[in-house]
Amino acid sequence: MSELSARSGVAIPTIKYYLREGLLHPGEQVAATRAEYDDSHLRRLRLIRAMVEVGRLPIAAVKKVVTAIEDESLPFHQLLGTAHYALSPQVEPEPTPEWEAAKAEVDALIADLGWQVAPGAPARNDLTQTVARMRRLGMGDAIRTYAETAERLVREVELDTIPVGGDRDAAVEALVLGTVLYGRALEALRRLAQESESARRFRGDGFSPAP
Amino acid sequence: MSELSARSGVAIPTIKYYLREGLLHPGEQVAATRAEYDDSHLRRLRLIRAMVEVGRLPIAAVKKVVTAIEDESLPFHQLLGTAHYALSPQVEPEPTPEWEAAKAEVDALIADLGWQVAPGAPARNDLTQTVARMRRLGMGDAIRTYAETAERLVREVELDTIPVGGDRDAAVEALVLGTVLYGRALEALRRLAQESESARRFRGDGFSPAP
DNA sequence: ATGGGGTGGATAGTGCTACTATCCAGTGAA
DNA sequence: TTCACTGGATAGTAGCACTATCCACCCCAT
Repeated sequence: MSELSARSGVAIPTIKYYLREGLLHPGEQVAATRAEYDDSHLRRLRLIRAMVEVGRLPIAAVKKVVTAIEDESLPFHQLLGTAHYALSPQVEPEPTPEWEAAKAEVDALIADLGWQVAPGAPARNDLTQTVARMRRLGMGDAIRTYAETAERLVREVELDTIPVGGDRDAAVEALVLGTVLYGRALEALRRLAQESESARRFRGDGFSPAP
Repeated sequence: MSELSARSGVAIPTIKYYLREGLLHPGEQVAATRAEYDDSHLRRLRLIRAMVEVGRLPIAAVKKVVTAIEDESLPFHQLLGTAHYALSPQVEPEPTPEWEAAKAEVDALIADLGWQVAPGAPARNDLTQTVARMRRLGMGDAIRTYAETAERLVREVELDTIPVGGDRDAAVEALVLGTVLYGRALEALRRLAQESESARRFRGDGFSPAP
C-alpha cells in the first residue's frame, strides 16, 4: 500500500478513505494483513484525483461514476453519459413563471439548433436557471450566439478527446479531463480577454491589479 | 432589521453574520438597541448574495471586493479590476519545467494576440496550470482557437454588461453577474452540444441518461 | 404603565465535506 | 526474533458558511 501511495502521490490515509467509501476496489488479499495492489488501482486513483482536483466533483458524484464503471453490464456509451452528467451542477427546477419561461426558451433553442439532447440532461436545468437569472437582469439576448459558438468548439475540437473504446477507467478519465480542461481554459481566456478589452476601451492600463 | 431580512430574503442571523464580518456596513444607530437600515443595505445584500450564490465566491473574496467598494479613494476602474480578479481561482505557480513551458506558451499567446493583460492577473496562472495539464495529456493544440473565440464573445457581447459609471455597488454587481452568468451559460451549452454531437457521431440516442 | 416581542452584540454550536489520526492485533522480511 | 508496516475500525480535524442561544434593553400596543 505504501508503494501504491508513493506511486500515485496520494496519502495512505486517503487511500484507506477511498477504499472505505468504495471508490477504490480492494486489493487482492494475500494474507490477513496484506493485500496486493496493481495498475488498475493506480489508474483508478488517477481517475479519482482527476475528478476531485481538476473537475472539483464531490465524492458522491465520483462514486456514481465509479459505480457505473464497475457495472460491466452498462454499455460503454451509457458509462460515458453517466460520467458526463456527473460533471454538470445539479440544479433543481423552481416552480415559478420565470423558470417556465426560461425553460421554454431553452427548449426552443435546442430544438431550433437541431440538437439531440435527452430530456433529463442536467445541463438543461443548469442553463434554464442561468437564462432565468439573465432575463431578470435584462441580459441574455446573445444566448444563440453562445450556443453556436459552443457547437463549433465541440465539433471542431472537443469531441476528439472523447474516446470510443478501450479501458473503461481510461476512457472516463479522458472524457472528464477533456471536458473540464477545455472548459477551464475557455473560462480563463474569457477573463483575460475581458481585462484586455476593458483596457482597450476604457483606458490604457486595464484593470489595474490589486496591490 | 426584520424588515431588511424580509425585503432581502436573507435570514436575520445571516445578516448579523455579514455585519460581524464587515461585509455589510452597520445601520444608523437610532437607539442603544435599534438601528435603521436603508436601500444601500438592501443593495449591498443583493451584491453579497449574487457573489456567494451565483458566483460561488468564498466570503473572503467577497470581503476583498467590499473593502474595495468602500475605499472611495480607489478609482472606479481599479474597483472593477479588484472585483474581476476576485472571480478567478487563485492558482499558485509550481516551480516545474512543465509549468515554465506552459507559462511561456501562455505569454506568447497573449503577446501574439496583442492582448493587454497585467502581469499579475490571476487568470494567467489559471490558464498556465490548465495548459500544463493539457500538455501532459497531449491535448491543447486548439488553445488559439479558444482564445480567438473568447475574444469575439467578449468584444461582441460581454463588455456591454460592464457599466462605467454610477453607483459602485450596482456596477460591481453587474460586472460580477455578467461575467459569471455568461460563463455559466457557455459551460452548460458546451455540455449540451457535447451530448448532442456525441449522439450524432456515435449512435442515435446520445448519452443515455442514467436511470 | 406594562408586558411581550423584537434589537444589537457576544459567544458558542451546527452541518457538511474531505480528509487525518490513532489504535489494534497480525504479519513478513531482516 | 524483532519491528516497521498492514488492513480494518473508530474517532477526530479543519475549514467554511452559517445558525442558535443568551442577554439586557427598549419600543409600543394595550
